[in-house]
Amino acid sequence: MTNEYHPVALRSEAEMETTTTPGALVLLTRLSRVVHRRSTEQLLGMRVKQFGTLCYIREHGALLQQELGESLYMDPNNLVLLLNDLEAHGWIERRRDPDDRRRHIVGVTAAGERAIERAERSMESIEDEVLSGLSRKDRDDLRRLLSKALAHQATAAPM
Amino acid sequence: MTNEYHPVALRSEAEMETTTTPGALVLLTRLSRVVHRRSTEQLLGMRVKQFGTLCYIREHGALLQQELGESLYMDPNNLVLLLNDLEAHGWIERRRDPDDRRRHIVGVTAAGERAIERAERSMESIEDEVLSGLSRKDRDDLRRLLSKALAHQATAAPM
DNA sequence: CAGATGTCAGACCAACTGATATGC
DNA sequence: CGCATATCAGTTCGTCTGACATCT
Repeated sequence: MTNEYHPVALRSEAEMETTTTPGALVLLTRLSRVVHRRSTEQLLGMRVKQFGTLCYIREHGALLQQELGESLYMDPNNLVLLLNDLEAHGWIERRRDPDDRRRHIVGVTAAGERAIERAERSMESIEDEVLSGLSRKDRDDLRRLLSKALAHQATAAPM
Repeated sequence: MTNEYHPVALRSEAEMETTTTPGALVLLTRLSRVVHRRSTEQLLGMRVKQFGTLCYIREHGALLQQELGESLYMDPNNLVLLLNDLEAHGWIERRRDPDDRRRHIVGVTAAGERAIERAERSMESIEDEVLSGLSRKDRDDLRRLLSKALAHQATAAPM
């Protein structure tokens, strides 16, 4: 924790010419923050996290609670609370797995589908704002790249 | 909150064929979570949020605390605590703005630069893992697209 | 004085830790 | 019995709200 003083600790404007551009991950988290700020509960009708979870369940159909936690990088403890909430809203349903009655199979209900669709419309308009600097093709490329990165994550991520 | 029961509330595997792909923003937040999970304080030598903030200050040179808050979509209250912490580590420095002595000019110190560089190396290896599914060109494209989106944000975001 | 900037203390919310219940 | 799955209670962390000090 050596904080030796430096007469020109703060760099001048001129030095800024050679500005270091941040890595992709820094930009990613930065933009993600923008999204979180804009996606208010009032707009979506639910929390961003809830929306993300619902989307994932819908994407992959009914799935085990355990798989869900691993895929969304959420620890099981936390997931339970989230699912409790979603279930209380009637958006998901938990059923016992007949093959192994310790497990729960989670699926989106009809009401959940409708809630997702409503939230999706708001999400689209937020996307229009957040990605306003990107062309139609740029946005497609972005989605493709993110999707590709996430697909590899699923195989390479031991948690 | 109508949670009418539905005999086939959970969709079958067959129906999953027509899976709806999630929007770019959902993928973005999902991948962002992966990054947060992997970027432990132990690896970086600091919190992700601290790193992101330091990077931003370095990118833009010495800047006003207020500008910083707006750019990073952080509320001023929260920013103060974060900056206190960074200053306690000797990574940044706050100076009174001579033109308006209410304001603080924030800049990265020499020690801060070194801390950033150390963290950056860890960040790169995390990037290698998180973006392992992307080619060199893909990663460049991704960074370019994120950067472009953020640049427009700065102009179009009234907060 | 009013308005702007930054600071801090207390409330609030989201996430993690550990202990428990149930079924394999 | 040991292991896996899910659940909950308590703690901890990060963020937000409101009050305050300083300066223009």
